[in-house]
Amino acid sequence: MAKATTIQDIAKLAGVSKSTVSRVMNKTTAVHPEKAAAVIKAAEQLGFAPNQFARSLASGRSMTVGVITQNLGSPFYDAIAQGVIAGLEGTGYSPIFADGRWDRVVEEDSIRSLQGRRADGILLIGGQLRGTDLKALCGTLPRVTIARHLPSVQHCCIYVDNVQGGFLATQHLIRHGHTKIAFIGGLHHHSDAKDRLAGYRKALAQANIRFTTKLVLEGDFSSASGHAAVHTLLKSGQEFTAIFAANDATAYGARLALDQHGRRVPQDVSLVGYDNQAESAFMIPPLTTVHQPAHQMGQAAAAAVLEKIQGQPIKSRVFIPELRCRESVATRT
Amino acid sequence: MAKATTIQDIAKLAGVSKSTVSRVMNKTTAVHPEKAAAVIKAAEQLGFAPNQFARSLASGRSMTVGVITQNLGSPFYDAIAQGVIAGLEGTGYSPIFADGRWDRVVEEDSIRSLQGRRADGILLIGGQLRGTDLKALCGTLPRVTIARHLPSVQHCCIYVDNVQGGFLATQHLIRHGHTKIAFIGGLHHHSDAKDRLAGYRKALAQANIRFTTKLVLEGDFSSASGHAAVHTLLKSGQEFTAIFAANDATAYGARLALDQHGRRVPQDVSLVGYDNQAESAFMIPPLTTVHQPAHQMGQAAAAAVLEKIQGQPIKSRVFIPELRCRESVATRT
DNA sequence: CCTTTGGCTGAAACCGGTTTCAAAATATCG
DNA sequence: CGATATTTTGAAACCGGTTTCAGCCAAAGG
Repeated sequence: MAKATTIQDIAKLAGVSKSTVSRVMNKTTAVHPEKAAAVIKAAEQLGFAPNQFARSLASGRSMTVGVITQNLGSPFYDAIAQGVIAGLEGTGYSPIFADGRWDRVVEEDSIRSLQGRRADGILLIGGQLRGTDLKALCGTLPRVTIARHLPSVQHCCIYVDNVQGGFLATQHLIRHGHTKIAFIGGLHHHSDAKDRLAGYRKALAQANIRFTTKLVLEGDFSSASGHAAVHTLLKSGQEFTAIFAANDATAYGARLALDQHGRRVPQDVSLVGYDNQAESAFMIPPLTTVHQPAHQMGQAAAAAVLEKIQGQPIKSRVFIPELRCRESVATRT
Repeated sequence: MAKATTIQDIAKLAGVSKSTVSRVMNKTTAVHPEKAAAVIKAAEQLGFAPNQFARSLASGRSMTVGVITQNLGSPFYDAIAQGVIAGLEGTGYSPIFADGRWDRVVEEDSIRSLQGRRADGILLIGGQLRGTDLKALCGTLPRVTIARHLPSVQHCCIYVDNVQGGFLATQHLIRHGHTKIAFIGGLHHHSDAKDRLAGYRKALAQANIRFTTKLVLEGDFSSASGHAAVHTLLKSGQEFTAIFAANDATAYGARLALDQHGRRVPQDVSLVGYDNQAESAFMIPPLTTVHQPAHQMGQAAAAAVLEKIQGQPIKSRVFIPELRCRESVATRT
């Protein structure tokens, strides 16, 4: 680069000291209008863009919030990230992303790297680290966790009630006369999957339907795992008239496997997903699923961390999932 | 924040000067092993994370590359971003994202903001700005454009041959006996869509099939637009036995509309998409589509911009799309 | 044994801003 | 009109690193 123009260059051109230039740029103190005009003119003339590093170094604030993602690929997490971006828009703060890859060690590195970049706050989308680790790592650095609930009181979490989501989906099927409902879960150490299963069991219990592990299949949130799970289920000979999949991707795989075995949806088997992914409305048939306000959560989290940076106390917030009824569920006759 | 530990604290604890600490951290000069060990121990003890701002300010390099995205939501662009992240992994450089939102003004702001953050290089995923604007804006700052081809020779572009992709898809349908092939395009000012249409026309011409605008429908890359386009097409009474959609999302919408009108895929209508989105393999039937090596492109671009930062000359690179044959295309009898 | 060479090391300058402080300029007031 | 209060302003310190430069010291050479 040729050589960026500095505050000093402007000072010289405008015939003032660099202190004055700084004051004009930040409007921290009134300066003589005439001089201010000269400074602004000089700045425009030279195409001045302040060096953020120098600025942050001197002021101690970076005007950035670190966002730790796990896998941008997932529609749900991606929507949250979009919400965060939207929530930061126009606040003067910029997001800076770091990938945690669902790995405790990588996540720790990412946080450290964000600290090196002197982020003013941290937003964790999902993640592996325990609350105490986080506390030790971040100290008093404002932080907010999204899409994950940590029991610690001091820790602010913006999350969805997955038990309720699982309950809603299962109850919907039960209300349509289904009693033999299979559940294709996610990774069993993943709390979202566990909570959705808990909701499933709760709905069953409430309707006095006996729970059996034979109808619970292991998955990993991928379409392939949904596909495989249905194969396994059909091979097992276990009867079922409906499937609740832990996410939409799993439901897609399940749907295909059902089709390949000649089971029609929803006439033979009803299907409910989770996430309300964009594609779900265009499945055949359009998929009934549980909607999570991912975008709003991201926005809320951005607002929360900003408040915390300003020293205001903030509290955790639970979002309630909603059922989106489409055509993949039929009444059992 | 309590007060971050600095290089000075370490120097005091280890009983050396801060110059020496800096040398140990960066391995720029050999230091006495004993002292080096003391420094390292002190650093660990204090949980030292170097202040990136001070470091960048002093060295003039920020060790970041700015990535301008347009909409992370899209699977294609998202895969590219993932590739960029992967390509930067372990190089010491971190990506810093800024959203251009397919808006010329926002994009310009984003570039300016990245310059303020003193990015060492810039990666543009898609975008609106013309080559000359970019040149004026970035000056000699190393930059690479991804998924977009700018005619300027000096500008390095990593892109896919969309004409070839459109050609492949259409040729595939022609080889299966189809002659009445509809094309559902994207936004008509979007070059990707235009190129795919050009490929479609090229394949038609090569097979001596007359091109008619009656079989070309306007879309916007969304499922809803694909859905609407098929409605329009069916209402128009125009005969067709196959559809080539400008992307997979559009194909999903088209597929649903066909189903709702009782047209079976592929028995009545064959369908080809574009992007090879993850969900496509699990559609009913699994969608034949054009695969773009998005991840590799991202990685290649990251490598390219790094080389350019190191002062090496780099050149543009075209990637070739590949057809992924699945079950949505049938032979016309 | 004295000089030369070369390896380590610390002091100090520097990167480009912000912020404190005191001086200068201007305004207010009795 | 002189004294005091108030507003502007520039000099200089500072943020936390990197890098230059000169000096110290030990090993090598004459």
